[in-house]
Amino acid sequence: MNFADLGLSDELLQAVELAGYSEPTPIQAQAIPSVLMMRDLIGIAQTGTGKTAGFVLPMLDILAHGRRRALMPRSLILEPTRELAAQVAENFEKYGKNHDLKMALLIGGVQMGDQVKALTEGVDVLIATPGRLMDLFERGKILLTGCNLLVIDEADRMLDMGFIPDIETICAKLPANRQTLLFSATMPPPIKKLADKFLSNPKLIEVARPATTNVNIVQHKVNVSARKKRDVLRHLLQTDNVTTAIVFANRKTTVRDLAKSLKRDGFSAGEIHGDMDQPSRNAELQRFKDGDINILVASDVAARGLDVKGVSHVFNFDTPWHPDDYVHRIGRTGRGGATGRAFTLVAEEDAEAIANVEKLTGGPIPLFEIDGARAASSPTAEDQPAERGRGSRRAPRRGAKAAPEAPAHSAEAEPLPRAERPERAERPERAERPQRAPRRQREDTPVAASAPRSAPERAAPVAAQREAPSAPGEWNGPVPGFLHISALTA
DNA sequence: AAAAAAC
Repeated sequence: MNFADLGLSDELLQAVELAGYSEPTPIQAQAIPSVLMMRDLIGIAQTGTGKTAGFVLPMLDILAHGRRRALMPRSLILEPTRELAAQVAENFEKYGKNHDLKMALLIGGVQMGDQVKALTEGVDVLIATPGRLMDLFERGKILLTGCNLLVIDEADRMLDMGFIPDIETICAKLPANRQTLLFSATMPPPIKKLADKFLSNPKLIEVARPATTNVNIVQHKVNVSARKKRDVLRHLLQTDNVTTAIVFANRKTTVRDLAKSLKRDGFSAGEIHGDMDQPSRNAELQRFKDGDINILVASDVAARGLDVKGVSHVFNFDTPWHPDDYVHRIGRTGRGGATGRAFTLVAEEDAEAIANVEKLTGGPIPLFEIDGARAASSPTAEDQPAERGRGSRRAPRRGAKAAPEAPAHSAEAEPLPRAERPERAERPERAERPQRAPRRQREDTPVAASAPRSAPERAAPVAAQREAPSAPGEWNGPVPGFLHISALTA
């Protein structure tokens, strides 16, 4: 199966090929022909399955016919967060380079001037967050009567964020005779109701069961006292072959403090949360995407849908209160068929949350034991990682040097109960693993044909990156990575 | 308990 079999135009196929993709993902293969046939669609899909290109590509060909009119956008895509909206806009630009289509991105936090100007001149595609769209609508800057293609993306997130009344209001302003596509990772009753009300005879596509996690993500939890979380995080960042990581925390204040602390310790870290102004949010995200920083500390603004290539690790500094968010957070890694690793730091205060997560994901998350982390109730100065104070704080050691092998914790010694045993016996020793130059795999929505582009040299700590498969679904088996169990007490 | 989204 390739893109040419799906009924897309030649100019679109050319743009797709130019972007480096040859083979559609399952959701693209199923969605694109139906969308081209103007059918309504419900797509139940995890992020990272290529769902964005699943609607962007056919939309471009549909919109290629017909012409735009002032104030009357021809299509509308609703996104829950500004970052997601911007990301979809990037997709339109990338794949629409051979089309003469105009797009407007309507999000808050930025000046209205350019948005109003674009609307006045006429656009084919409107990509919007609900707040700014409603605002501009009430100011009389938009007429939705000519908008006969609607995409509601991340519907379950819209629900969580209380956007459903806005969505209903917006839907009511669109012509009844339109095509509607709805995407959601889960189908809670209110979303089902919304679909029943606003879609007609939709084709249902489901590529991943809701509330299950990607098999390409190896998950662990680490028991730790609240005051040792930073030490354990630093330790894992230095010892688990981390190339690019997102660290999630539950509170914006935690995000801020943690990012500051990591930077002070010489990590190449940035932050993103909703208290930052939009230009700063954009800048931090761009630095992360460009590889100028390799650790992004984030609130749940970045939990869903955010598509950054080659994220090797997700760390939950706190366990999310809402178990669904766990699935979304760890879904930032293991994307497009690559393998990823997710660690959740569990303190007493996280106990209830992690129980809920495990109930949702259907079983206990394997415990990853770090000596010293559990004994943290009596922390002393010796509990610090050995290299602290010895080396430069500005340039932490690479993982390979972070901590010595602890013989007492070799795979053979003190076997743990089966359920709690980290999978490490089959992992090769670190010394045997080649140090590879850091790089970032391009794995955007469609499938990367080959040839990952190189990213700029990353700041420390950067260790070898795991090999990612060249095509989606082509999983290379268990993560060929390496779990370095060593003592925090050196 | 938090976060997100309009001004």
